[in-house]
Amino acid sequence: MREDIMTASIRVLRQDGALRFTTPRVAAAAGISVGSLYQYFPNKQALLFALHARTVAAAWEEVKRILDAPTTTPRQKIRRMATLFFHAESEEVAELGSTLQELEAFFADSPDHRAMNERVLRRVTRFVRDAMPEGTARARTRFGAKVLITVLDSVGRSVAAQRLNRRVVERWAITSADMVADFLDLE
Amino acid sequence: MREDIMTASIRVLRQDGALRFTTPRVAAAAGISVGSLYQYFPNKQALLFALHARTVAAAWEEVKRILDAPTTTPRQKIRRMATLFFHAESEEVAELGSTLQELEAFFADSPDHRAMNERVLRRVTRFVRDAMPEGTARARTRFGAKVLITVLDSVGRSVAAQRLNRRVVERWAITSADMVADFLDLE
Amino acid sequence: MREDIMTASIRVLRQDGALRFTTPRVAAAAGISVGSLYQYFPNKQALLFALHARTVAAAWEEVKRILDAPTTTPRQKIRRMATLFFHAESEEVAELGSTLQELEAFFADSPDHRAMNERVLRRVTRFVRDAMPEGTARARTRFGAKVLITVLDSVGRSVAAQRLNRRVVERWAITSADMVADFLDLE
Amino acid sequence: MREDIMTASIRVLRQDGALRFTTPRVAAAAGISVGSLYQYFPNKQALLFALHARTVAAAWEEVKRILDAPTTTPRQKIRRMATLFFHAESEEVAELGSTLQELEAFFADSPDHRAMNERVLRRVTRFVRDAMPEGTARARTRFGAKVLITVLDSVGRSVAAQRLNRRVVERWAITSADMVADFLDLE
DNA sequence: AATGAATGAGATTTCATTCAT
DNA sequence: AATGAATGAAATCTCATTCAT
Repeated sequence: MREDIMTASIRVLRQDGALRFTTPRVAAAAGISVGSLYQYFPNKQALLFALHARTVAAAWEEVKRILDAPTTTPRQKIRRMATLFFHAESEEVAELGSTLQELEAFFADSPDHRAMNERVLRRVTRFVRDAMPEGTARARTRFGAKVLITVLDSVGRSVAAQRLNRRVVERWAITSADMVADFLDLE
Repeated sequence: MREDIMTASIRVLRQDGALRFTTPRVAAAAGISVGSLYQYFPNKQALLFALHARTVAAAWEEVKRILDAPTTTPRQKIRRMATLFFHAESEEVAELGSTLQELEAFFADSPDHRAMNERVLRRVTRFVRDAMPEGTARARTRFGAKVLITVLDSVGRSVAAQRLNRRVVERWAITSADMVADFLDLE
Repeated sequence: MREDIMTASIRVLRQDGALRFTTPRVAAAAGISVGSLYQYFPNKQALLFALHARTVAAAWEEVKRILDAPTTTPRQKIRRMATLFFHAESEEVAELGSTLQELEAFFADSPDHRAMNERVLRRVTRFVRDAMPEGTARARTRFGAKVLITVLDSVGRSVAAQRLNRRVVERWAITSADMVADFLDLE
Repeated sequence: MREDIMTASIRVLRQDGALRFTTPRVAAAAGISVGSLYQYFPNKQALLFALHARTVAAAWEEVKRILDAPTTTPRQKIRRMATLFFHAESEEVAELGSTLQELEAFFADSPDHRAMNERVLRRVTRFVRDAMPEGTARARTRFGAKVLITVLDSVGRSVAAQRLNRRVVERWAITSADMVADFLDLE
């Protein structure tokens, strides 16, 4: 049921926009009453929080899967992540758009959120360290990982917001991936 | 007077946040009555629209100035644009935050907005064409210009949202600029 | 089971306050489901009604016990009643506070409530008649009994609301008792 | 206008009871919209607070006038205060009833409220000191003043709640006044 | 042109009560 | 009998917008 509500939430965000993301609308979209919604989420913020957490967790699983794949080259992995982000963004996060982004300031303080971010950053840093030529400075790797994440995430969001068609989105994904891969000196 | 109201608007956004960006508050900040505000802007959306347009126009002026400078290298110019975007974002646009961003979907349809975007894109495309090695394909230049703009804009916004200190923001700006410059094969 | 629910109700009132005296809360406190609660009390008002009745009945038992005691003087009895009221109020009724008091207007109409009140009044009137000097007018005794009850009850409530410590409450009780005893010309 | 709203509030409390003292109801009673109500009082609590303050302030003025009167005896003054309280209570405060009483816990913390209470207590203590036989202990006078205030206030409220007719209320007032006057050893 | 009180739809949230299981 | 998810009316509060002055 929480699942149902979250799905309905995404639908509302997508169709009505963040400004009209209201509890009655979500309830209606989920086919339940407002009262019921409040039996599954204590307040609107909690719903947004859960939405955000779910999105981030799902992305994290995918990223792990991609980075752990044994046979692909680093550049391949970045491309796959880019594809994931650029399309995922267009589907889920983008809709949350400003609403979520507005709340990300809040989220930033939550220990769960910080922990997840740090986990992601560490995993990506390890990936970058392993992929970069030997002898690259430690600090550079961590910053490089941040750049990788930030570019894929923020450019992905921006491209998603334009609602381009799949092929064009794919071109953006590959281009961005390669740009970052070059920046990191990966072959 | 429109100018006064817009300045007051920025002040309200910066101090009170997007959620408290209400017409009474803006009117108070501008030292006028709500009624008067509505004599200069037919509704809230129009005010936001104007705010957005002004911000974009101001950035456009700066970008022109940078691109028209005769003595600097292309890479220098990109760095300057990056610096402009990353800091401007932290100061102006960031405050507008979700409110403006949310509305960008709306704006996208406006002829004025499309025209301005096209103007920017053309100017940047010319810059890229002139800076890239001879013989680069036409389509590549236009897409390259889009990448340039999108990366600086979206990564800039993302970095701005984190409210890092000036030095760190500057590092991000230069790093991003160089990454794009490399991507565009500029020396 | 009705007993269990009422006990739980008092617990909720005491711990959560009158404003959070909600049926789900009471059910939870009683370790049952809301549905079950509604099998023992047709609605919330009935529960409050029962609560009130029980409190009054309990007080009535105590009052009877005190008044029926053979060896104590009238003044002693009034002091004991005062002590009973002032402390009982601080413990039970005070928590019920506004909720119950608000409903007393409702209750006032109920035959049960009227009957109980009349019963109390008659018993106290008899006590006053027996204690006062011979020859006091009939009407005066009945009014005197009302004064006795009203002062102990209302001043008791008022003192209870201030949540003073035991010793101070006791001082108020004895003072009030003596004031009324003097008023009634009891030695 | 604030005045209008407060008058309407009293009307609502009297007619509909504290439980139905809602902002839409008050607004309707005042012949305005909810929005307007909120332009004069930032929230419901503020309205209740103002109501309470007004009532207390008015009572205070009357009490001062009574106590400052040069020619009447102390007992006369207490009778007048009683009359004031018992009738005032039936008209204003009683209606506020539990709603206000519920909030008095809140109010108790407000400096204004504490100050007013202390002011009243001091003035009444002075009155008691002047009226009591020479040589009465200091502490006794202050406590006596508290008893005087508490009895008139709480018994007044209780009597008011019963909506008796004027003559009966007057009898209660005089009886209570005399009881307290005797208690204080005033002739 | 300027004012700002008035409006009222609509948002968030709570909770007494019902009813299918 | 017991359950507890579902309901939806109703409460508090906000704010874009209007309009008489």
